[in-house]
Amino acid sequence: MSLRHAVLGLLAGGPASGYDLLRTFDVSLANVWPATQSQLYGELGKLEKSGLVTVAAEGPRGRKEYAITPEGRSELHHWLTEVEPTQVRRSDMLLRVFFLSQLERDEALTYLRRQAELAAERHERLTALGKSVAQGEDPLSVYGRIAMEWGLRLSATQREWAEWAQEQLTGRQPPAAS
Amino acid sequence: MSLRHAVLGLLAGGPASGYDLLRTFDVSLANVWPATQSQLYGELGKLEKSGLVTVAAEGPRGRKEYAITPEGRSELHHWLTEVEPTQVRRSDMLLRVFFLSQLERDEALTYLRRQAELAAERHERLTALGKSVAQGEDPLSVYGRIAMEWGLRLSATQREWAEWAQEQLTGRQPPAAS
DNA sequence: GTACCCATGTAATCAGTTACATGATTCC
DNA sequence: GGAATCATGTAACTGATTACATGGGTAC
Repeated sequence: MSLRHAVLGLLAGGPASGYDLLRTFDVSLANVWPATQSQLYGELGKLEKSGLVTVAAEGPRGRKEYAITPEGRSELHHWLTEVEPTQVRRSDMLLRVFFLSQLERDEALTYLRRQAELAAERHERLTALGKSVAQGEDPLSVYGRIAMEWGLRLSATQREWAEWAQEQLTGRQPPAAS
Repeated sequence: MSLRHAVLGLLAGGPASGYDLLRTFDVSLANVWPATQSQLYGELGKLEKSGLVTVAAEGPRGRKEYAITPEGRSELHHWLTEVEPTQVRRSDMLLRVFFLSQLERDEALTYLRRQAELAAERHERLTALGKSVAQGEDPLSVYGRIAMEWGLRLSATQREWAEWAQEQLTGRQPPAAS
């Protein structure tokens, strides 16, 4: 049930239309909580029905600008401070590791090498993204940087782990990365 | 579509009933790919229809023992070696970080402190679990240890990150952990 | 006027969760 | 005989994805 809170969180920063929100989801929330267009419009409808958001204005082309209500803010606050995050589960990357014993050792090594590679690529993409984003001192960029740092640390950890795992299988160092 | 591959992977290690598989899911795959009873029985039915598994034997109480077929093995191999793992997305823990600017600084700090704490607890649970599990040299325990190591590194990373994030907000060290 | 973007909505399908329902066997 | 465990299945619902459908406004 986090999509509704993602929407509330975005609307807490100012009113927006479904279309606006969709772009925000695609750009800034894509790696954390992706949402499709149909899902978004559906959720906005439900949020309005339950009084957590309202249609603040209507524009051209049937545009509806949504704004968060006090009830919406209160629900957001409750979710932020009192609801424990659910543990991230379901990694098909890790699921495969459980079954690597079904492969030849070389195939298993290739798999782990690929995971290190993918993690390194993700790390590079994030680094590039970080450089392109303005580094300010305002609250939003502080928290943006914190979220970004998570991605960096996560991808670094995955790479180190996958390299360590290769060593476990070979008993020696994996080929040095670039 | 990974549940089917999880089932194939387990059956690749030997025939089992839905009930057997369910226990394995609850015990060893719970943190990687949880599955419910109804989901499992449904999937086994579908796998049988598509010829990836067969009912090898029927026992008392309507027990059906499933075995993987050559086609099933081939599908498993394909999934292991040629299908790229999907990126793990959707972390409501991280989603909240994007909206911490809606909270008072103290509330945000409490949130981050709690995330460090949860990560530390998870790390301890895994360490305890690791000690209780036999440490052999057979392929299964090698890969089991590799998967376990991922969990350890992930929780350590989360803890370090959450502590670092607190420092970003305070400009000083967070209180030393136990 | 036509291509592109803005803008919203619905329908079908799939994966996953929770709850309900039933019954056989084994252990004590 | 009663409780625990083995064992399978179905139904209702929620969340998410993909595809379909439509039309207004703007830039050139």
